[in-house]
Amino acid sequence: MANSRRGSAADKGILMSIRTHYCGELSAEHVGQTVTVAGWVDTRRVHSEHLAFVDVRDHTGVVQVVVDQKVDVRSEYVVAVTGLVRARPDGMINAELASGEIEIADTNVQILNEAEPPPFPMHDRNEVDENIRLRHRYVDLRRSKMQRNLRARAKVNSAIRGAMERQGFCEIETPMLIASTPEGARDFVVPSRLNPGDFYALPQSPQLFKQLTMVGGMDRYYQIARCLRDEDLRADRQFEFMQLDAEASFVDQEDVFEFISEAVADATEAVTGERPTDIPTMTWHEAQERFGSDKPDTRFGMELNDITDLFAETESNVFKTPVVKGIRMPGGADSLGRNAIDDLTDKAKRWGAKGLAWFRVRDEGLEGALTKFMSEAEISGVQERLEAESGDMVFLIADDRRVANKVLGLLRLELGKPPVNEGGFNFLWITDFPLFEAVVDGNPIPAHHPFTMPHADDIEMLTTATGDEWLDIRSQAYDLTLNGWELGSGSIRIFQRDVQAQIFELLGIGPDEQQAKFGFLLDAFRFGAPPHGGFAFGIDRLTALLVGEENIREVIAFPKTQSGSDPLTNAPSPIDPSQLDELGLRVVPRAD
RNA sequence: GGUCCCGUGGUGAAGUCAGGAGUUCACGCCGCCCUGUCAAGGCGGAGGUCGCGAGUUCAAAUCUCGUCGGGACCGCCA
Repeated sequence: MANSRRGSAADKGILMSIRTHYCGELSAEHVGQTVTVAGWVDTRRVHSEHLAFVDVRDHTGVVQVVVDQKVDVRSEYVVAVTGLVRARPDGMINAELASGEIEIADTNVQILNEAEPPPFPMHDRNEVDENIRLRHRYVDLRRSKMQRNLRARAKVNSAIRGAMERQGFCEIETPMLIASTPEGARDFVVPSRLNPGDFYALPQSPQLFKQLTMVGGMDRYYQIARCLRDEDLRADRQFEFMQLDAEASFVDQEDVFEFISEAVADATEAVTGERPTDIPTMTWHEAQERFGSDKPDTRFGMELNDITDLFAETESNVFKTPVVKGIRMPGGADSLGRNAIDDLTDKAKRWGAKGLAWFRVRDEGLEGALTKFMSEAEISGVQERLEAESGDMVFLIADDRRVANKVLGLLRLELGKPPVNEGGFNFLWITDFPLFEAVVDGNPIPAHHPFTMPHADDIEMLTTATGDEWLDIRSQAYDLTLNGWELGSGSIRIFQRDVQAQIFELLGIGPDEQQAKFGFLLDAFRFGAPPHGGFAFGIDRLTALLVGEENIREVIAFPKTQSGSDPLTNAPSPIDPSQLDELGLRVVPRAD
């Protein structure tokens, strides 16, 4: 076989050489062996026709090749080099290089393909405009960071598969062309040729299908699933993204935590070499009170303190509010100037606060515009309760509880959030999410999908709650967070028809609407649905954090820009009028 | 739908606030020299519609307006 392959290549005038080793694996133990490596020309150090050093690079690393004849190789030429591995002469060892103790000499260099100079440097000594990187993504992928990131991603996928298989999960593929449901995010839509005027939707997630597999007796389902949502893009959001999607029958919340924790622990270990220990849990309520967020970044302190009671008798109108909370920024008194504080005040207002109370902590006590409206007891109380020391900065928000938590939570991140690659990997389960996120005209609005099981202790409240009491009803919904990022969410699902009917009624979803939106799932539930629950987490986000990237585009081979285009393929693009005809579509001219 | 930042030879930056000849730096590219470099070195050279279009001005990379592209964020993402 090898002979015939050589023969056919030679027929085309190309001398094919079969690689014997990867560049990065060669070391002192190969000295004396004749080897062939193949790859791209990295840096060259050409002295003359009589001596040149060429670094040949493949995905494993680079190796120095000594060329003692005239060979015209340039950046990114594709070469195969055969030669003798020898120890470098004394004093010529490069400790920076894995293969730095050796070099390949007495070489025969075959140019397999020439290459134009790369559109940007292959080294990573400076940032390259992302648009240019994406336009030439095939070149960008050759760079060490993208090699590392994509290979880390492959490890994550592999580790997840291993963990799920080991735990008895069955991989099931669900369709990409499905019926549109008006819930949730905006659908991507695909016109039907056989039924002109009708459309498929691309799945936002396999949610309903995975529940059907539970009714179908599959017991434990998983899928590394592509999900599509036509919403605006962000650093942590692409149109298409990958999730580990899982669902299991006859399980409770703790079971779900266990098998998902196993998957993320395996994935983390595969990439970083360190396995996270037991993942702690925190209730949604505690996360809001301590961190002002449902995805708290627990890598740093600056927690929120409730000091409402200090102002029970206050004379100051600013603090005559349902809640007063504060955070302390260590050393902030000296690092934050007046402009920075004004900037923070603007932000606090944009986030919904009426204002931002701030105090510099000095040896003499608190300094700030509001101190003249505060009593001695209030001033000293703030300092004591926030454990503020000289040199610190203290910020207070006086408002209702929701606003105070939200604004201080965002302020805390603004002032203290560490870089993405610092502080280790702090996974955290957030439990007991509220079942409803708001009350509009006296009617509760669901926080998740309508199949989320209410908390067992709160089911009675479903019949008694009024007004804002709806917001106190907890659900068996939970999130997994990592260093302040939401990785994913899940819930125990409602499987009893009476509870489901009750929820639909509360949500004001009548029988017709139920049938239109979820008909097939409700039908399925009539035929014996087991208790079940599940989870899904984003693989792009997990991988990005594990490799220390703050942008998921860095762990996606061919991502879209923020405006949803692909500089490499120029998607999206118009289609041929005949295609429109076939689909029964007509494009409405843009109104300008 | 909105707020903010960016756009200068192939790449990265400085120049823009305070208008005065396409000026500068590093890398890369091309040529010559060079037998131990490793981000090789020396000498020489080429390469530009300062994203695009209007406007202001004697004069615009620089100021104004618009527009295109990229990025961060708000809205949105059950």
